[in-house]
Amino acid sequence: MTSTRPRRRADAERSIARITAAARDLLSRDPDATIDAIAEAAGVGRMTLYGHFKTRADLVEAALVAVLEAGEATLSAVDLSGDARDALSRLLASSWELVAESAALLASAQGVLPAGRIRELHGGAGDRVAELVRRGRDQGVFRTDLPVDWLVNVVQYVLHGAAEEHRGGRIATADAARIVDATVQSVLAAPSHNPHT
Amino acid sequence: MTSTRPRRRADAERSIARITAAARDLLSRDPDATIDAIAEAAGVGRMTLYGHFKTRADLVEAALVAVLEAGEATLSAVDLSGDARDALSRLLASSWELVAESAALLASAQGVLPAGRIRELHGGAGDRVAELVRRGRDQGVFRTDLPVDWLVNVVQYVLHGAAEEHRGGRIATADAARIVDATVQSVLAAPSHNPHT
DNA sequence: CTTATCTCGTATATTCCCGTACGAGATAGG
DNA sequence: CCTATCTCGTACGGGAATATACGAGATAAG
Repeated sequence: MTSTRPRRRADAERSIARITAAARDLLSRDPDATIDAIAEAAGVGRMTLYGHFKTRADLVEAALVAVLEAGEATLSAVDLSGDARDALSRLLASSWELVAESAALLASAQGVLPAGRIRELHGGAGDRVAELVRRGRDQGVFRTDLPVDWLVNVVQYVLHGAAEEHRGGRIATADAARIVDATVQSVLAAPSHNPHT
Repeated sequence: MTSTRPRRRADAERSIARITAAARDLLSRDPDATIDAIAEAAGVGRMTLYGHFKTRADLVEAALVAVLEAGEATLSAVDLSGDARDALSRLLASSWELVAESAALLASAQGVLPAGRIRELHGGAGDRVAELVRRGRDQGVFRTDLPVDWLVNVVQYVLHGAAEEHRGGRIATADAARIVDATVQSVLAAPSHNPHT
């Protein structure tokens, strides 16, 4: 992203930033949000938006890229060393809202962007969580009786569900982190004994 | 003003059954499935469909009612007595796909049907699962550190996710039941010790 | 200041889907 | 066999959303 854009004015840059922010915000809640609505939320005219994003798919992709980059930044800022359970707690605490949002946006993009493109963009995010899960297995603190991919997906689903419940006001912001952590830890934990069967 | 009895012919009955089945199938996967697509999947013409369901909301409601009735039938056929963990296993084994489908269809109906109508239809289904969770708590085998409503929702989310993974061919039919059971049991189980923190 | 760039309104074309109207042909059921 | 019922095609109108065309005015950058 360095250097020679022949000519892009500062206000244009600002408009683009506001549009992608609004797109992230609205598309996370309603996958079918109107371009009009996004433009209005961004505080720009519809035609301005079209000036920067030729088609709806372009806009969705831009929003997805933005949120995934933010997610990557957050993930890489978290200390993932030490006990995998503690690392997981730190990861969830600092990023559960963001990850949940990215999941919603991902679902938004599902039918608008080609599947290959999505997987390409999403690539790194899930891999990092998978890596953490694998490390926890090697430490003997995470379960080995279920596939890693499935466990990673369950984490996603729990986060998504928590975000939805939170938006609906059915769980408070203060409790959310604790609830998410307790739930996810239970799913990943290695069975301490043989509790049943 | 021809006041004729609503006497229905056998072939009409058959068409209706095929339409609702197709609606269940398509709407569970894509909430925005078109009426054309549903008619085509049902093997009937679009106008035939309109002959039985005047509006889209009618069709969605019919599909929702059908799947909820099937769910109710399945739930009441399962023996929910004895150890709550075993009861939960029996419930999941015999109905996890159905419950997942009902959840997906419920999401479809969100925004098409008035909220009151949905709650009215959905009434019993979730309550029974919640009741089972409460019973497990009283038995001391299910956790008490998280809200019942949250736990019920997590079960829904896990089932939904499993159905999606299964459709995408990422988990095999044979493994699905085991994976779902193991995951859900972990979430609901009362912590055997204080494993961490 | 000058210019290229950006903003943004109006108008219009297009596409998609819903729902209705009309009517001809097929079929169940007495 | 006769009739009410059902099937289903074509066609039309309404509405919503996407996307393009044209152009006038505002503004950042050199």
